[in-house]
Amino acid sequence: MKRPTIADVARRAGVSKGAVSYAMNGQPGVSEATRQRILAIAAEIGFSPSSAARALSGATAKAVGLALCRPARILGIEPFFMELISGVEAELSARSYALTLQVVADQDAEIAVYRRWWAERRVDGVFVCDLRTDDRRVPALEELQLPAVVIGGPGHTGSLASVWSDEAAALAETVEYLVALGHRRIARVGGLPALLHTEIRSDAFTEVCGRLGLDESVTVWSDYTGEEGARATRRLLSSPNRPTAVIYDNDVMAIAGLSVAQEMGLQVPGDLSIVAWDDSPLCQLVHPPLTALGRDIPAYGAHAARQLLRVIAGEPTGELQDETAHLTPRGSTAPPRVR
Amino acid sequence: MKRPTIADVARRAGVSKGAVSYAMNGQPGVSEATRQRILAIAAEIGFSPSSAARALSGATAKAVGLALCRPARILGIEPFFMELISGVEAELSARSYALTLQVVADQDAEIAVYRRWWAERRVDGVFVCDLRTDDRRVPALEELQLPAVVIGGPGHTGSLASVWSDEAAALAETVEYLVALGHRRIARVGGLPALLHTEIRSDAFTEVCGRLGLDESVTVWSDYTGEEGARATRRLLSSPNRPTAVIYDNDVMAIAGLSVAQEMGLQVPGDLSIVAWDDSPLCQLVHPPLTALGRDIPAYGAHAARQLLRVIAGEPTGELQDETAHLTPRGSTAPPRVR
DNA sequence: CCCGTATGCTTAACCGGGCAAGTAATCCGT
DNA sequence: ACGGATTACTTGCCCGGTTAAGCATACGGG
Repeated sequence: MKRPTIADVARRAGVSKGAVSYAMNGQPGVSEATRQRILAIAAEIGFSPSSAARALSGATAKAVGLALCRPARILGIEPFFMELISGVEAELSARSYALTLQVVADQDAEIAVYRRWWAERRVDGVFVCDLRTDDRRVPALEELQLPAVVIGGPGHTGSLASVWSDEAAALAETVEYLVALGHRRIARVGGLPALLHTEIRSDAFTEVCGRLGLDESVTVWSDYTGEEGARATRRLLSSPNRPTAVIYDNDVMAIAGLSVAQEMGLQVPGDLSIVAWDDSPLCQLVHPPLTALGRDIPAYGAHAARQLLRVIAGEPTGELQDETAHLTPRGSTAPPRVR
Repeated sequence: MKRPTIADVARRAGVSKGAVSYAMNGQPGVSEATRQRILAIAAEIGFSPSSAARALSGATAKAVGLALCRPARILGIEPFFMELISGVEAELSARSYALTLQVVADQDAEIAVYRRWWAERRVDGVFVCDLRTDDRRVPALEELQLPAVVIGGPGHTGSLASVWSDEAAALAETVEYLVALGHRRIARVGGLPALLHTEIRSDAFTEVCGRLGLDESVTVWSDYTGEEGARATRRLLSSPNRPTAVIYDNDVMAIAGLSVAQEMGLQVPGDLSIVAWDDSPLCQLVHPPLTALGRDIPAYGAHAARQLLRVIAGEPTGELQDETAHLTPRGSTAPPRVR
């Protein structure tokens, strides 16, 4: 069966397609009676205006893009992105915007995708994830004048709008909590050092450890995978003066770390306390359940989507601060056993 | 800066836009010299043809859709979908197709989305996930004549093309392996009973248990979440004649089950063997690492994408059988300790 | 009664490409 | 030298909407 066009509706209603257009878009120019008749016919034959034709005549594409720059294995294992996407999606579909997704290999490929999407008028705006300290995507997007919202920050976003969460505060809260429990040797297994949020957390860690006089604190970097998290943990726990608490930059590494600790015969939390960043349901599946820093990721995505639609509409926007992650203490943290 | 159109390229090249169109699409009608000049100018001013305009003049939208019908929490925790998406995406972007994603609440919403996408000419085809035994989406898509590929089966796909994996064989292999280890009381924690693949696995489980004379086998149903997996496990392990081995329909439930077993003081694998379906990296993070049924999910997605592009191209297609999941024995399975 | 204006619709141009048909110039064989 | 074929373009219409401008008809006020 042929998909109906505006002309089909017009013919059956005995009016011009201009009248149908006015009726469908709630614009003045047709009488209420005619409008109802047209809408009824449109519904009857299952007509919705072609998005392509709409996009062509000056209107917007009613679609936004999201490019993800992580290998499949990591994307799958990290609940963060899927939760973010579903939050973004909820907000977008409520305003009948579509989400176009692309997985890219690196920053250059990502910039090329943005350039193509914009030139092809496929999207009205894009999200930028995994902000780096000196991110080439920011100037590229500014040059293209492609509406964009950076998911991350604060700062380093140029003139682009952004949504961010105060990771420094969350980290400080965590360290203070561990210190209050009595820990003095606290280690951190960080994520990819090139990412801005890793740097922010690292700086915050250095700052708060300095402030609290913890001179044995140490950070090792990893890549969010379980393998690397396990390796980093083995290294930390094999050192002569091993830490009594470890903060992991994601939950996958924390679970791997827990596993390593148990395999090395250490009691968690007796010999080692563990805190995970990102409180996905995974944290409650393991034994003991992990103390974690969590926040509402779907809501974060929804805020980013709302922000992007605002940018697209030309409304003034800036940096929007989202909820700060809060610590949920569970069984993986306790005062250190005296040795 | 205004985004360049074909007319801008034509003007700067001193030719008509028809000539530019021929040059850009590799069609005969322009000399090689002119083609090169036009391509150079197009590249210089950053021109790519508007997808909307292309879609309008009879061509395809160069986009396909994927609607996911699961709540955010489950989508995030299940590595399956993200891996599937990245595989789909890899194949699509290689052929410069875009992927449009939408999260929906239920089957009716999903059908409405398909209907709208198709009427709006937003997509050239769609993927159908989580096939049910009597799926209303199949007749709806057939009626719309919207190109579609069902990810799942075999059977129950009407006239739609599909990609499937032999879950019955994988399940049989697993049960036979456990029986070879000496297990006689094997339980299964299944996924949502409304899903076709759950039914297929259940039937296969009943069949193979009957064939091998395991009359104490039992299946309980769950919903893929850790909470439900834990609850199901507690129920199983509290029964007077508790099983010595449990097969879980996904890895999240298996991990939750492992945790419950340990919490109840049972040794894994000594007192209880555990097998997980879906071998994500999570399985290797826990202690002991989980024996799991795995296969290459990104490749599965890529095959589905290739199949969909074939349907869109009007080529004959049918049911494509993908790799069967294979068992990777790890530390969570062993002969049952004699009681 | 006539003119100004509001209402309700139609007409036609336009968005940015694709493509069939038309045309001018060149080539080729005889 | 001439007719036919080929090459290398141009012209113009089409896709399916939006929207400014045009045009009847009705209404209301002086």
